Amino acid sequence: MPIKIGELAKRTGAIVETIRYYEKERLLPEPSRSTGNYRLYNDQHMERLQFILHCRTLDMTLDEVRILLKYWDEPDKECGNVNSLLDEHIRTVEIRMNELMQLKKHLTALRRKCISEASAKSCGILNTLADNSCHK
Amino acid sequence: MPIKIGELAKRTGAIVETIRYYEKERLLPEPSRSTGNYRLYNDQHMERLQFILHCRTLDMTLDEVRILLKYWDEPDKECGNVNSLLDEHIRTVEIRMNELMQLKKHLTALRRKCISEASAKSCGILNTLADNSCHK
DNA sequence: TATGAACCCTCTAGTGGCTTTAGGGTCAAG
DNA sequence: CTTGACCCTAAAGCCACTAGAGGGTTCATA
Repeated sequence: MPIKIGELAKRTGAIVETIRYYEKERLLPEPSRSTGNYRLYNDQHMERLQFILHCRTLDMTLDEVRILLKYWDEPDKECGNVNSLLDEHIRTVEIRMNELMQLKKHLTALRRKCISEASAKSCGILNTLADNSCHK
Repeated sequence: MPIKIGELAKRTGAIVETIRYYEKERLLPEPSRSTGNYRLYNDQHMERLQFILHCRTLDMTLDEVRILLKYWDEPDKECGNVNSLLDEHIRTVEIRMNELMQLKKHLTALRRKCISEASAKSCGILNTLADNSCHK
């Protein structure tokens, strides 16, 4: 039972434009068309789209997804590289988390510089931002 | 003592292209020019650039920086909105941190699905990514 | 005086992962 | 026969730069 793009979007939670974009990027194969030139999708398309969306919720890049899809397409290959791709991805998430923790520390320290509403001239926040002594 | 763009870049840690980009975006005022049409910067330019760079290391958007610069330009204004801008920014950093923590949990759970190198067909990682039961 | 290296200029296009917009076509119900 | 919901393509816009093409300036050295 083939479905149109709007129905596929509804079932997967993607938006229509994103689906067309994935097709243009060759992450999804071109589906067949109706007489009125509407895209017609089947279950394989839906499964593949769900795979992609699942990877994206895990913040993988489309290039990473492309690699995983290659394994998906060749089920007899060894999956060792899938492991290492995931390990690397976990590392980048960890790094970004640490960066954000540092960031938050700096921001809250900065926030404490101004406790009352004063004039911009004497605002501890603005003055600290202008201060470059920490870079010297 | 006016300096050229390369020297300004060296002193602030920015790269030349970024400085020209900030000028195009009207974050930095147009500097004067030498006879050979080279940009010539003074201390005010440097201070302002440092302010911007400092904000950027704190992951603020250029629109946020623009708002802060308005206070910088009007030192007699009340700085109450500086506080709330910062509070909001801290909130977005916190939200992103929580997202990443969830993400990491999911990723490490996924990683455990495949302990040995097997074929892609039977790889727990690929099968979990394909599984949409968690979205039903 | 010529030349080369290091710097500077403008303008344009590319990055990622979409989203938005413009300007249409298709199809079923009323 | 018209309305409205859906669909189509192609191109531009988003952010914050970065890179590249194609040239000009400045200064030291041969």
